[in-house]
Amino acid sequence: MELEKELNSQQLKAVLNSENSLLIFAGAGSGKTRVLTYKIAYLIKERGIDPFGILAITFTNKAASEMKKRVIDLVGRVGEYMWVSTFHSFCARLLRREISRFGYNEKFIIYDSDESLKLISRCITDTGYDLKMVSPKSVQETISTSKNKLIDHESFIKRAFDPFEKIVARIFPLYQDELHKANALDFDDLLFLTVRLLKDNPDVKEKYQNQFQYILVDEFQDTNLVQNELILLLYNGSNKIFVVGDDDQSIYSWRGAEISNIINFDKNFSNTIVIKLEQNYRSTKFILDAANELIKNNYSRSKKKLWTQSHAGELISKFRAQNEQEEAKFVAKKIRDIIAGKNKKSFKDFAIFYRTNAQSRAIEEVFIRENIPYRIFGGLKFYDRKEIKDMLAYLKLMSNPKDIISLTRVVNVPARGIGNTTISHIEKFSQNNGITFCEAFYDIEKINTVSPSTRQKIRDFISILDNLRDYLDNHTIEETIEELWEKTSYIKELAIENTIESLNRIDNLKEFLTVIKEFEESHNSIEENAKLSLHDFLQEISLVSEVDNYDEDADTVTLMTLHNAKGLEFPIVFIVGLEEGIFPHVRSITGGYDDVEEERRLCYVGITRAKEKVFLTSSILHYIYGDQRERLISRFIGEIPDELFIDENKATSLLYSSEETGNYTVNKKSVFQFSKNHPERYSKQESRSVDMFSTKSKDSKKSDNSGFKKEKDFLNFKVGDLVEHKLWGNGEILRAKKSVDDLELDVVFKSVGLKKILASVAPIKKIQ
DNA sequence: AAACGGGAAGAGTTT
DNA sequence: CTTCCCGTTT
Repeated sequence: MELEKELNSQQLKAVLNSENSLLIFAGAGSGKTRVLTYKIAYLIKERGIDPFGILAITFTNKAASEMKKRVIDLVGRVGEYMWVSTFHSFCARLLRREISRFGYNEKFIIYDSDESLKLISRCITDTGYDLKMVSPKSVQETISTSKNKLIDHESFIKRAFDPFEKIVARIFPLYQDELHKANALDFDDLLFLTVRLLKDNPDVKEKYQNQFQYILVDEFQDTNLVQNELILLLYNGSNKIFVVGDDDQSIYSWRGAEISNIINFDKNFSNTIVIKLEQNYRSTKFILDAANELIKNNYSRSKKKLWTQSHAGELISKFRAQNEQEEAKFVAKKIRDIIAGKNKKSFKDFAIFYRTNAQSRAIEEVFIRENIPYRIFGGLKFYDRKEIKDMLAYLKLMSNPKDIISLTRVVNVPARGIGNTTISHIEKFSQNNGITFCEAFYDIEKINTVSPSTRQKIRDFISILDNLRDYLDNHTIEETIEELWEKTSYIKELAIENTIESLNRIDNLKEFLTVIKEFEESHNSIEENAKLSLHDFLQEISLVSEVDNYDEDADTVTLMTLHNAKGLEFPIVFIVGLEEGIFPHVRSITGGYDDVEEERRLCYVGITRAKEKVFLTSSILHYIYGDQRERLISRFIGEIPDELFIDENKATSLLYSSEETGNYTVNKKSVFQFSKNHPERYSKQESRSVDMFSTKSKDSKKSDNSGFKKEKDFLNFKVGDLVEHKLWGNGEILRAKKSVDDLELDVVFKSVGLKKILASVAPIKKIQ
């Protein structure tokens, strides 16, 4: 290990310093993974730290296993004893050992958001509310936020003030109770209970404080209150803390991430120093310039500037399409062109990022038609598919018979004559007798409101489960699944259905089997603790994210949301849908200023993923709820100086002139032409508040003699007019809205993009 | 009990 | 345009 050769001076400092609590400000692409890896290797090899005493928290499981692998490459197999995982996996692992203190069984299962939502819905109904009046989603959100602030249901009740909170105050305790009865935890409980465990049990706390001599946390800017609390509990002042973060890449405030965790770092830990990594090794200069220029527009951020020694590289590109299809086609065409070029690029060098999962569809459709191989991350995840969830429900039920959500999910899947009537009879019986639904279900003989024939069906179902449980004792999970298919006729029913959809489901199930097989194999070989139990398998499945399954060897284009893109890098990056209302998202625009700043950081994250080339695309028309609406170009495009852009609308010679778009040709005037053909589209705009902005001063009211607007003729501006602005040059009016005695205009300028201005004060004139 | 159809609501990002 | 829920029919 030749640290001096491998690291720059700041990186080296971060690796070698073992005296202080360290806060590393690591800009995008500044080699923080490298620093983390070398740091750990250095600790083990040079400082003689026991790997078992090292805790490293990463943002994804994939990052965790990668880091582990790299460390093992450097230090050998002793590295396997490190604790490297996400917060959630760490907590699950800890609770596995200690949860009995809370009256849970160590075989607890983890409910994903869907399952938790179902349980919440049950609780709402049980409390006597109507699901239409009390939205399960809002309740779930409120409970989740509460747990993430370390407020349990008892404290919540005390501080519930508004009517909605009062309602949640009734549901929250019930929900916790139901979770407990089902021996289940939701995602937030994992963190919440771990914190409580350490708080309430000094002996446990001390045990882990002593074990973890070094605590390293990656992506610290995205930690929330509970997570910070957890770290603080593990810290006793004599062990060491090392965190890495970048405030410009903080994109999870909606999930409770607290930037104050960074700000208060020096108060929370002793003897702190800050090290900044500002040299970027990933991107070419133009890309970095664009990212820097963009992020400069954020008010709240610490001062820093990424720099690079890299060559200028290629300018970034922008393209404004007519609609989503054309936008997707542009992406496809560019990919094809670049691959055909001499830079020897293949599909896996490309990534396409978007703001919302739904946006992947347009791209997908075009890629299928044009035969471009791709993989989508997020959206409808593999494990979210009905058939897979059914399998997991069966498995969960085998592992934990108290799992009411899984039981109700599969009790009649495939249909076996145990329908809603029966379920509500059991429900009623359990309520009347003060027992849980599951208890009533397994004791079906006592419920004589259920007909004998139905009771027989339930007995059959229960014995299927029992038999599968026995079967698992001397078979692998894979074999047990096959047995499950056999005994429930699950596959058979799908085959009989014989639709494209059902056959597709069979394929997915076979893939599921492969996943399980690989899982079992890999775990048996790597980990010594021999036989992987079903329970371990389920825990891991609950906590994997889609990105964890990313396989960099497959030669396909990658499609994912910008949030998922964090921590990854690609030679060529497309960000699509750069439109006001999409990115930045409407909900951020109508929210506070902070929200738009977070969107901007998200865009920054996207751009800085690219090593060689960035494309920012948008389209004029966009479908929402099956309704086509026009969209203004995103402000983020306007915030990046024009000198850094290649305008593909000009540069590309008419890619898409023909079929769908009629006479439409792509050139620099595309925006203008469109609105002239469809002026009526702009008239149905509702009133929107005008984000005031500051050209109104000086020379506005007094007309100077340059011809820029005077007196009352400003009322003559209308949608579609081409105008010249004193500072920004030519633009086109996209919207005009009368206010009391003025005209609010949305104008797209060639130089700066979209601006909102008041006709009476802005220095603009009409161009003939 | 299951299948079908009409109507309403809905998609912001995730462990 | 989708998905989900509910009421109706078989």
